[in-house]
Amino acid sequence: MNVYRHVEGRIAALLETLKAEGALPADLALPVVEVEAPRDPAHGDLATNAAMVLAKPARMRPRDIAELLKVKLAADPEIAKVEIAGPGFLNMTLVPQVWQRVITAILTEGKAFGGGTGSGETVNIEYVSANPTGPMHIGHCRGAVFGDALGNLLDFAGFKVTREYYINDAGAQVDKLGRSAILRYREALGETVGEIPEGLYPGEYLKPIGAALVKAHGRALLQKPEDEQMAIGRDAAIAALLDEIRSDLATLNIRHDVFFSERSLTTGGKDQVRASIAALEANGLIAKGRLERPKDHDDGEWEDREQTLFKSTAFGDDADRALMKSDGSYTYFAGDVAYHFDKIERGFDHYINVFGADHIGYIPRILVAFAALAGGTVSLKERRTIGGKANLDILVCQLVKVMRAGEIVRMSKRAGTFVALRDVVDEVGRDPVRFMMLYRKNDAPLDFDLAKVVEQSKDNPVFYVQYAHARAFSVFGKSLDLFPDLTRESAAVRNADLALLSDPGELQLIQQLAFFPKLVAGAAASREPHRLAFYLYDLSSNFHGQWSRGNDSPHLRFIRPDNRSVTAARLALIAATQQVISSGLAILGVEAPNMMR
RNA sequence: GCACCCGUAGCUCAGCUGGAUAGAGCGUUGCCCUCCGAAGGCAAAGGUCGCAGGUUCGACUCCUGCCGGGUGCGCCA
Repeated sequence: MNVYRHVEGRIAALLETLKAEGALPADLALPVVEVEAPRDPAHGDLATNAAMVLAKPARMRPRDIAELLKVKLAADPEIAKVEIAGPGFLNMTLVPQVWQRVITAILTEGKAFGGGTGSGETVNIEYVSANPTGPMHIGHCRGAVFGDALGNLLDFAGFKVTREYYINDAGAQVDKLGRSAILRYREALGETVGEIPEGLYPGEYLKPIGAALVKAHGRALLQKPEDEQMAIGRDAAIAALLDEIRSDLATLNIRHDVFFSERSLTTGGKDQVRASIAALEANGLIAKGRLERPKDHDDGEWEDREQTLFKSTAFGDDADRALMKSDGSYTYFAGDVAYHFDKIERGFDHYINVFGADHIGYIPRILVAFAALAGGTVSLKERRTIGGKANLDILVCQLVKVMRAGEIVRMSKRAGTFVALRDVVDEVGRDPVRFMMLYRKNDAPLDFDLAKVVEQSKDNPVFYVQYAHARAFSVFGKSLDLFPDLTRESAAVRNADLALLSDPGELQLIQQLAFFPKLVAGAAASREPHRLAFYLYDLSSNFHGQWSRGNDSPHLRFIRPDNRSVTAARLALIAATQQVISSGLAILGVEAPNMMR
């Protein structure tokens, strides 16, 4: 039940009628007509810009088209009033029954209300993908929550969602991790290792891994060649750290369907890197060439030589990108190209990558590689590929500035002062972390104040929304004293006479509930879960407001001891409100409690 | 140097893909509990939407150029 789509459909049908009758040009291509709730309630329930957007293609004056449409709309039994306003808006007031049907729909459809019909299109969303070289810290948190909520949102909107985590378990960094683990292993055997050398991982979290290696192998590893030691240490460390990352994510209720190993690209008898390079070569996108020395490149590793390049400039990238290092091994980028090649082979309709702001410079080459492999074009501006077998969107989460009571918490990996994700969740709780991470546009920077998010009222929208849900629940508890049969699921509530909901505050609440499906569709299409968080805040505000009007004016109270039928109707409204809050919070991954602690 | 993001009320930010008189929270000022949960509500004050052009019926929104702030740049991962 989507009132907006319903009315849009009516208007589209009426425009076809007008074409058939010759009032509009028969060959007129109908543009997208919007129906929306006007800001000013005096402008009716809904407004459409149909006459204005049609004016140009029809080569008619907006007011003339509006006049034609007004006559047709006025004849619609569901529309009580139509007015032409401003440059050509059509302001409509619907008969109350249309709005009342929304309540019925919410109570009937339950948690399915507002969801997509299910086109069955598949979407692969990759997020977190933190290197398995240490525990999760707060910097990973935003992308993790955002990706998870976006997955929920797309799922709710009707997509078939696969959530994926790319494990960087190949390359020099994890080799260093392996060497670091072996140091801890020797330490656990009683050696004095002293200061951890520059370039290795000094974190305490590798000590248990060293100890576990002792338990598994005793002193036997010391007899093996260094490379073999390193490999064993590396594999043990990756496995242990990945477990830790999974459990860190679990504290935030975040899960992935697929953990994709970088190393698996080139093991098990296949070489996706070679295959992807071959695919690019077939399109003439591989060349030998030299790269300019980058600005500010100060270390001594630079070597000017001819090498294998991906011609990403052909799609608008700043420079061509190297695929092989001077030692003959693949670059990180080559692996990532292969990973996307593999993804495309798995055949999804849409792909989404969630990136941290520290990787924005990497975005163009990924888009370009994807477009080259999927056969599309690139819009660097929109950070997406267009056309081809499938399209990729890259979404960016800006940095989180961690604060405590207004003071910036400085983080440094070297000094070991980074804030562990698990500590934050332990300190402030899962719900506030999730909600606050989503209570901001993803590509705007976010201040996260550890002191403020635990406050139970001020500056803390999550409690405000949860309180609305709990309050709705408590009304039902109270009403049972007076009307024991008016339970949430009862037919008496479900079939209440909704015509009794006539107070302006109640009607506003209903109209806002009716907006939920449109909001979900818009948020999903634009990949913006934060819209949901703001909507829920707004809805809660309306609900709290209606409650308080009952404090001042007893006849507006939800429970009317003297009037059973009005009480039943209002309970239906409350049940619907509670349902939408609950559905919305579920998408955000935040609990909808029946009682505040 | 180049790319991207941000610039909206004193502060922190929304603004539903171009709609009508630009909104909310905090802060400030003044109100509302013998009453369904005051963890709440109502009201007032507060604006050259960074600046200048352009596109059109119409711009906070799209385009161009400036000015400020942030992030990034590799044969690293």
